[in-house]
Amino acid sequence: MTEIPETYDPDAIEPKWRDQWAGSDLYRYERSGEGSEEDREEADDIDAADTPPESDRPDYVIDTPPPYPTGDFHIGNALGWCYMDFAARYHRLQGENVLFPQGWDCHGLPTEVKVEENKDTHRTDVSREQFREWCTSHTETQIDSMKATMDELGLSQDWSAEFRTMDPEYWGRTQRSFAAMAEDDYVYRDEHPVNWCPRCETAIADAEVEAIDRGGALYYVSFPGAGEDADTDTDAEDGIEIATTRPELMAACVAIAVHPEDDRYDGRAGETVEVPLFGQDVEILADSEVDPDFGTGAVMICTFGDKQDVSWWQEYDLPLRQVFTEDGRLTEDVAEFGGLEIGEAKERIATELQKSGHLDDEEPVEQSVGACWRCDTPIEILSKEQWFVRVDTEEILDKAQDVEWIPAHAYSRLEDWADGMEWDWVISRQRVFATPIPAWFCAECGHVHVADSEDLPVEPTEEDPEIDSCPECGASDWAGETDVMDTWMDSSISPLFVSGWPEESFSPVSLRPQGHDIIRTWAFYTLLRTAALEDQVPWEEALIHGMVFGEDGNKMSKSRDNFVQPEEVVEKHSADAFRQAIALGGQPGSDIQFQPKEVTSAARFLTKTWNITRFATDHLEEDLAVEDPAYRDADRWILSRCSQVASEVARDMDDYRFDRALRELREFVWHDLADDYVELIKGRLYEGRPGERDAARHALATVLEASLRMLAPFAPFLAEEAYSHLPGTEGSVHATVWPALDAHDEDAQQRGALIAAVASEVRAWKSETGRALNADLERIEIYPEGTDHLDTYDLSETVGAPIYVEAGRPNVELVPVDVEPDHSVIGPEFRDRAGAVVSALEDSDPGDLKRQLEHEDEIELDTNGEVVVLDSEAIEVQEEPRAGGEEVAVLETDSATVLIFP
RNA sequence: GGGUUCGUGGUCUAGUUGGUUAUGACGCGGCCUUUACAAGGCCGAGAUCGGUGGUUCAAAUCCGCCCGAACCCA
Repeated sequence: MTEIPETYDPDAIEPKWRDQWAGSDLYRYERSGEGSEEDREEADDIDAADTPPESDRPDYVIDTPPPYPTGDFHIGNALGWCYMDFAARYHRLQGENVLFPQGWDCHGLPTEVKVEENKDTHRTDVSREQFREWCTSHTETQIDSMKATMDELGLSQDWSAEFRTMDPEYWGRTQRSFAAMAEDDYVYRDEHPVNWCPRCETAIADAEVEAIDRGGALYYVSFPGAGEDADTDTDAEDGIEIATTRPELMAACVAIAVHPEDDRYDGRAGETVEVPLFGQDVEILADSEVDPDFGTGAVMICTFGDKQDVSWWQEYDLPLRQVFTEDGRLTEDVAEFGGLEIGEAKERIATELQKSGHLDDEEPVEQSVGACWRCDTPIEILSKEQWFVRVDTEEILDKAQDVEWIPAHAYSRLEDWADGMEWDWVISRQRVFATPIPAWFCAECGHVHVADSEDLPVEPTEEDPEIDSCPECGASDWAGETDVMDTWMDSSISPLFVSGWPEESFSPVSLRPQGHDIIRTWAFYTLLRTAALEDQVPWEEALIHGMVFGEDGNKMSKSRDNFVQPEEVVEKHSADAFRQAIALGGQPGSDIQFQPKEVTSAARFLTKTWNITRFATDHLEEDLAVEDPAYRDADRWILSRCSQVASEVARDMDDYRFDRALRELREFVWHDLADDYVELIKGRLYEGRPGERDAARHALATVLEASLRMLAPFAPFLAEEAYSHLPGTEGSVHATVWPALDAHDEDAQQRGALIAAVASEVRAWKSETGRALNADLERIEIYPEGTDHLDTYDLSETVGAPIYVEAGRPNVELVPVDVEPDHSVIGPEFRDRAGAVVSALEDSDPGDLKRQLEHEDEIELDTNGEVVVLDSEAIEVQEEPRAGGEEVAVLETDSATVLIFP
């Protein structure tokens, strides 16, 4: 026991423990074969009797999301990481071997763009090696900044298990997974239309395309009949008017489509019209996918305006006319307009159409277009030779059904997304800072060689393949693949990587925590990859958390001024308070609104717990080993309650109901322990006989210590500090085990609850009647229900009065004033007559009902002329005391009547 | 337009096998220095449980429709 400061000062205490923990291996996962570094402490009587030996501890492995190193660990991240930390700390207390790693999803475009900005260069201006070096060092800076925030929050990752996808140890595994999937024909190379970002100049996957709304123009354009002279307009029937938002694609027009039941175009299918300005002849098709209500009901099919075009192109075997370059311009093949950027081309072509008399009308229109999720540039669809991963929706959903989704409806999100998958996953990117695709092309015959697993990691732009000559043509001149992999190829093997794949055999990890916004990406891809590589589910449970909104209920944004950074809150209050606010914000799965007032109330709770600890340590001595303590009812009550709370909270923690767990814990500590128990034992602690005092000390120490252990996952700093001040404790609270008190005593719990309730009622009564709370009273009589022996020693000390427990009825006049029907008894018995019975009860004289009950133990009641018989359980007669000659106050608790003689 | 979730005092939130007076927090008002704590204790006001129709003896809870919000998708 050390000198304990009067106030709880998180500004001093939290940094102290941060430093201490950082130098310890408290959070170290024990890899198989490793010996135990530190024996987990076992306190005498509140722990489970036998904790399993280290080697038998079950694994609890968290597949921590590797965040993108933006440098900013925001409050949304904090939500997810607090949940993980609650779970990690709780499972450690349950004696499990917890792996809480931390990864970083380093590769990707934003870093490339940032580096280009900072270095005022373009990635093609320097060597790949140089550019990657810059990206790596930039990423390291960003990671450091995010780690600082994680540290502030008191997160308990095992930093010896940190991984970065940009390290060869990681991306080598990404390459191995690629090679393995290529072998099993999950990976293939083909020419296929892909989403293309003209700004980033790379292919992107469907999952990376997001819809943005924007205003545009709808152009009505007349296509003359084929062979006709456009200027003469002699035979109007043979032309057709289409509506399009994208005249710049007219050079890529390969057909016109109308709805088969559209009367305006009856019999037109099969006719040929000519594309204005560009001159190619295209056929009119009838297809029911056309929306007859949009524009003129006739649309042009281009290669490619959108996905619909792609499916028509495939279905009708249309020719391919690509008109866009990779950097978003019209190709030089396009007469007159070649080289124009897309926006310019749209305007120029519209102008020319007007000049030539083909543009009939132009009107504004709201449209939703696909855009690159990283830079918001509208995407184009280009047909490119790329690497793809085959998407087997059925296999993925089949596996997903074996995962326990929390909440369960998270699965529907995944299912909805998977059902809408049309294209395979394009995994090649035309970038630099990413995992290289381990493949080479034979310069002679074009044969593609994928590296063997044992030759990885490899950078094919710098090294030749291990095989000398091409197996197809025998040449030995190789060109390394310059394309790199989608970063989801890295992150979607995270559960495999943390499990030591491929050296270690894989079995599903315990938990995948993530936000619901990336179900379609990270969760989906991870399921796909683990199924393809190991034919297993990646994780047993997926905890899908919501988003964090600002105080005003809107998404946090700087412009709305509802933006809060975790560090600000930690600085102003404390990490422990922040963590509690996160836990109490709502149940995991729901979006939560960040509430400063929850932080306030959490900070108060820290103070309260601190003060309880201070009080306790004042009364505790180093040696608390008491043989068979002489417990009183109050002690047995709090011990029993504590053991009940420990199992209820454990159940909530097992279910990831952090909100409910913390709420119950707080209630217990504040009300049962502080308000009631501590008040009850003060008499014994200050003036009790040694045996009685020791029993109280022992119970107090036991319950407080158990409470701190249970609070440790939520408020690790306070719990550690308070625990360190308790006598008889050694080491960290975080190295202890979950309390197992085995003190359940239903009978004592009922008597104790009654004592506490009486003390509380008397306290309230003193306050109400303007008495000092320590004022002595002449005497108190208790008329309990259901029990006749009560241990009133503590109660008497607390309320300042001699207590008399009486049997029977109080010697005051009790006047029946009201009758309470019990609907759960009357309802099922009388069904549709229940209403009549209840209103007859309400019309009756309560005194009359009471007399009947006393004499007959049942009631005869006249309901609209029909007499019914009510059993005594069906009603409760409310009585109010009418004081006789003596001045007396009468209080009612749930299970006793209390008379106070002041 | 489709999918999912949600709507409870001023604000946030608990509460679904349907059953007495709907939980707690923050804020607000009043009272009280009591040998841990005024960063506390006690008391109080404040909710037709989004609206509406239905099922039922009985609905915050189950069902239908409507209104509103959020996320994901088209």
